[in-house]
Amino acid sequence: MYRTKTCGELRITDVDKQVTLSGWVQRVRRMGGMTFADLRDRYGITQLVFNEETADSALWAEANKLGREYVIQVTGTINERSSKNSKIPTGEIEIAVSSLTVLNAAETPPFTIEDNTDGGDDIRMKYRYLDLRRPCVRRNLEMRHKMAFEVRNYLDKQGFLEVETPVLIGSTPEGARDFVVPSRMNPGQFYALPQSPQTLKQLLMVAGFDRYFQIVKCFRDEDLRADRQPEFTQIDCEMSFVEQEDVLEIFEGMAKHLFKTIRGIEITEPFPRMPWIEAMTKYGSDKPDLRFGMEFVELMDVLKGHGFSVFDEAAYIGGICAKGAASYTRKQLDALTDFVKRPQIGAKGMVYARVEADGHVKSSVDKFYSQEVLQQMKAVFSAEPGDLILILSGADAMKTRKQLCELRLHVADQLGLRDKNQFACLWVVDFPLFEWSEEEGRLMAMHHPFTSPKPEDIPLLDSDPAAARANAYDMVINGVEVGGGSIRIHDSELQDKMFKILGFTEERAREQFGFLLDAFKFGAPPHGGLAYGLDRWVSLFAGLDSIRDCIAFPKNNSGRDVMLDAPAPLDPSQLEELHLNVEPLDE
RNA sequence: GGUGCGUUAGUUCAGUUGGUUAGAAUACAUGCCUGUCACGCAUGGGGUCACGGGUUCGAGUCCCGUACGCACCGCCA
Repeated sequence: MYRTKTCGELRITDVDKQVTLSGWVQRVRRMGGMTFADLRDRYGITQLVFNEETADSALWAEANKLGREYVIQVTGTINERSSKNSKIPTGEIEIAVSSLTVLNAAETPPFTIEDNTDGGDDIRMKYRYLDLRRPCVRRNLEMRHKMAFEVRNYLDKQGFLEVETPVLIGSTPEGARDFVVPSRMNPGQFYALPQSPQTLKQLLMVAGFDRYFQIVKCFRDEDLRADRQPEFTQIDCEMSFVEQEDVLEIFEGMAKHLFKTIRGIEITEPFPRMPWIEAMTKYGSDKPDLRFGMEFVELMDVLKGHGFSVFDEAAYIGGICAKGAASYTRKQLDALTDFVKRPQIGAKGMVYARVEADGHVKSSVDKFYSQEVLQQMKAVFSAEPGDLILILSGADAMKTRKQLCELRLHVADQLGLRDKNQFACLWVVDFPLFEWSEEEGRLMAMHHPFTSPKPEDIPLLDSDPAAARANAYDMVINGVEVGGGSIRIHDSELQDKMFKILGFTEERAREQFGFLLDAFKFGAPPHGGLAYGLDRWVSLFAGLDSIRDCIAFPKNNSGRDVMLDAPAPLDPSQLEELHLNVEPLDE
C-alpha cells in the first residue's frame, strides 16, 4: 500500500497515529541536526521531520539527499508541532518519519512549483504537467470539473438527455473555417470537425428527443485570442416545443444554479434584457459590461454647428461621463488620446471636459464653445463637479460607437470599476437576422442560417431583409459573451427562403443541407436552444485573464501545442496513405 | 494579412550616451546551523546577450531582415 492518508487531511486530533503518505517533495529545509520536508499531493501539504539524534543513520542520510519534486513514500507517527503554522490546514501536526522510500527521483524542474512561480507562460506551457502541479492551476481544473458536474446535475433534473454526436462530420459553409481530416478510405475526400453540433442537435429534435444537451468539444480554425482556442468546450443544448421565453427561463435558471453552487452567489432578480440595438447605441457593443454605468450620451444637438469643424462634419458625436475622474492629469488625458488613436481603435482624436468644483466646465475645445453650451452639455450628462467628460466623433456612427466602447472599458479599468468578484448578467435579445458582408458583397447570417426571424419580421424577408430581427439571444456577463442561441427554423419553406437570401443556389443548399431540409419534411417540431461556452464560464468564475488557464493542455497564440510540438509534418508514407500531396514549403 | 511590445544565467528580470572582465534576485551545488515553514549565514558554478546581415575603431545597446512569444485589429455564423 502506497498510502493510508493523503497530505491534506491530517489534523491535531490524529496525533500519535501511525500513517503512510506518498507525494512530491515540495521543499526541504535542513537545519543542521534536523531536517524538515514538505510533502505535497493533490490534497495539500504535510510537514515531515527527521531528527539526527533519533533517526537511524541510513534514514538520516537518505532524508538529506531529497530534492525538489522527488516522489517519495514515508511512514511515521503524527506529532503535534512545537512550533505551529497557521497558514496551512495541516499546520498543527507533522510526521516523525520512521521509514522513507524514494519512489522516483526527479530532475530539478525548470521553474518553481508554487502559486507564485518564477516561470513565465512559455516555459510553463512547455512543461504543462509541472505547471498543473501548482495549486492555483489545479484549482481552476477542479472548478471546471465541479461546473461540468453541476451542469449535468441541473439539466438532468430538467429532463435533458446527454447524447453524443460525431466529431467526424461534413464541412459546412458560412461561419468559421473548418478543421478538416482526410479520409483514407475515400481518396481525395475530407471530414470536417464540427464548429458546433448545430444541425445534429436539430436532427435530434426531429427524432423526438425533446430535450438534449452535450458537453462537447467544438473546433474553429480561426486566429486565437486570450478568450479563444481552436478547440473549446460548449454546453450545447436544444429543446422542442419551445418559444424564446422558455429557453431563456431554463438557461437563466442554469446560470443562477451555477452562480449558487460554484460561487455561492444567490441571484433572485431576473436578468435584465436589452435589445441588440439598444446595446449598440448605449454601449457600442453587443456584449456590454454592465458592472458600471458610463452609458453613451449623444451630443449632436448640443455640439454641432458652433464652428468646430471636426464636430460640425461628424455623423456622430457621443461621449461618456467618468465619475470623479476630473483629477486626471494632462498626461493621463494625452495617454487616453493616444489610446483611442492606436490603429486598432482608429479614432482621430478625443475631446475632454472637466467639471470643476464650482460647476464651471473646462474643456479642450473652449475656443469653440461658450460656457453656456458647455453647461448644456453638462446637463445632458447629469455631470457633477469632479466628473470628466470624454467625447469622440466620426463620420460612421457605428464605428465611432465601437471606439467609444473601447474608451469606456479602458477608463473603467483605470478607475477600478471592473471588479472580478462582481457580476452583471444580461440577456441581449432581438439580434438582426443578417449582417452585410463587404467582403462577400452579400447578406450573411448573423447567428447561423437556421435562426428563425421574429414572426412579425417575416414579411421583411421579401421587402427589406437587412431590417429583419431574429429570435436570437446571447447571455453576457461582465462584457463576456458566455453563450447564445436562437429559435430555429423548422419549416423547410422558410429555410429555403433563408438560403436564397444568403445567396445559396437551390443545388448548393441541397448539397450542403439536403439532410436537414429532408428531415424538416418528416415532421420537425418547433425547436430552439442555446450553447454556453464552458471555458469562458470557468475563467469568469475563477477570475482568470485567459481561458487557457482553465484548460489542461491549451494551444498557444499560434495554435501550437508547445508541449507536444504539434502540429508537425507527416511522414511521407502517411501522406501517401491519405492520398495527400503536400507542396514543400519554400520561402 | 496587419499593429504594438518583447527575446540577456535553469528561471524572472536590470543593463545609462555605443566603450574595460555583462549584473541582481531566485533556483542549483557545497559547508555551517535542532523548530524551520519565502529558514538563516557563508562560498561556488552557471551566459553563442534568439538568429542572420549592416553601420562603427568598437554593438547586449543603433539600423534592416528572419524566427519565436504575448496582446490586439482583421477573422471568429
